[in-house]
Amino acid sequence: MASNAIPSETQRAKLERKERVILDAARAIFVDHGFDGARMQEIARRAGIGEGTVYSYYESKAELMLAVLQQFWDGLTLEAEGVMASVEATDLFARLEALARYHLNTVIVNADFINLTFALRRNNSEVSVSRDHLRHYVAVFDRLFLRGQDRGELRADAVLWQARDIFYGSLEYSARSIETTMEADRSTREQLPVVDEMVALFRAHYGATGNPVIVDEVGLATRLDKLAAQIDTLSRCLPRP
Amino acid sequence: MASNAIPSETQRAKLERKERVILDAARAIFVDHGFDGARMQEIARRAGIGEGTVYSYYESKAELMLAVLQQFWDGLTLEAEGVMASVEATDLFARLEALARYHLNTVIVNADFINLTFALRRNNSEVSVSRDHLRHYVAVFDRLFLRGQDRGELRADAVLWQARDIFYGSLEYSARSIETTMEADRSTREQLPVVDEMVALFRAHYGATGNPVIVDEVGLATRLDKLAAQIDTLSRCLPRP
DNA sequence: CGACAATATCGAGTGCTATTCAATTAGCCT
DNA sequence: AGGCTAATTGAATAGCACTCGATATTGTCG
Repeated sequence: MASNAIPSETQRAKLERKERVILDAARAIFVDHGFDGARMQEIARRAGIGEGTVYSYYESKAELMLAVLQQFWDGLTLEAEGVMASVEATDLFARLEALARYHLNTVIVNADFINLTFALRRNNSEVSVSRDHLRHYVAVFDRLFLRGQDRGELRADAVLWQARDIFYGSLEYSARSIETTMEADRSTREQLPVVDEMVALFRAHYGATGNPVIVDEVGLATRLDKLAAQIDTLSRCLPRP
Repeated sequence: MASNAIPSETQRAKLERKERVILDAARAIFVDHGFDGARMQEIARRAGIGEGTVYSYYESKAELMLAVLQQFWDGLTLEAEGVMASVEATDLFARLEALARYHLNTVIVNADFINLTFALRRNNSEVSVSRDHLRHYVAVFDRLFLRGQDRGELRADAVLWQARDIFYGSLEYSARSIETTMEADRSTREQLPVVDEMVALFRAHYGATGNPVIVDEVGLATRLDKLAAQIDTLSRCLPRP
């Protein structure tokens, strides 16, 4: 694969370009036909190269698929970090909500890839690599959670990996439910409640108990009603301006 | 497959017995070698029949695998129901804990089968059947949850499928974490905290508080602040009574 | 520029398996 | 027994990932 002699820069660039071409072709074919349904011949044809050439870039079909998945998850990681960066709110739960919303939407939109990722879980040897990329992806959550603990917004005795499993496990299952129950218009309709639920759950279970955050909803509602009535009364007493 | 003429009872029994023999052999081979690694020849040999005969009982390798999985999940369903029946406590959360403990342990012990189940998610056509059996399995949780709502132990406005996804999604991810982080002694050591966490979470988030309706606290607080400001303004405009 | 070396590409072959099917056997009824 | 149907078999088929010797391309040095 890699030559002993150092190839010129243009040469290396050419190889990398071809690598990308193969990867793109593979990506398209895998998404269209799944792992087993994809034929190496078709991938090669789509990439515009011979079948054997593919094997001088990737050892096997499984490894090719793995490369596709790595590219995919790396992209997701960048996007997730971007989402976190773009949320100006410093409130932990607002950021958690943004992450949950992004993740849920991503999992639904890219269901093909998610399924492919888990389909590869058959071959033991290559799973580990894929798992590294998952780890990298979920690190976004980890950072958020740890910072929340540092700031005292979250219970200090909460266990990170358990919270992480709850977060991503629930969202993945929810995504599947949403997919199957509502085929069409899965873009925004029924997702919001799921995310709200998740955030509320984290607030209720992981939120620091001693926190100044409002807890008594009924009290709030009562106060709200009283205020509304007050305003009503006041408004009527006002002279026309 | 099924004959038009009604075979004698012994004949039917014989066929069913052979079906079971094939299923058992397939189960063993699939667990040992995974889906791709399993060879139909070996399954046939283990069942003590010719290779072609398998195909007069099951259309294809995938369908054979599916039958194995169905048998597996049906067994789990029975076991889960047994667990529920054996818990004498009527307390909802005690029963929930028993179910969680059973499920987590099962998922860890039978990780092979769980992975095989999801590995089949490649072939679209056959997924549905598998999904029915999953539905049947999770119905145990559904009944528990609905009864909890009926009795007022759980919030009435909780959405069943969301709670279900949180329950099983979290447990599956936790199981995977437990598997990978602690190879040995995954029997009892680190499982308990996960289950406790899950039950505590359900208690905190889904347990009926005294109030009938839960509202979005942040939204309420915002409205409250706005109203207060409004009142302030209005008050200043008012003539002294 | 031309020849040689190194490297990249190709696609027809190889090997491995799921699946089929024509031939054979076993079961059952009169 | 003999004939009929259904079950069984395993050798043949077919499809696909992967290999490998032949060929083309690129790079280098005189």
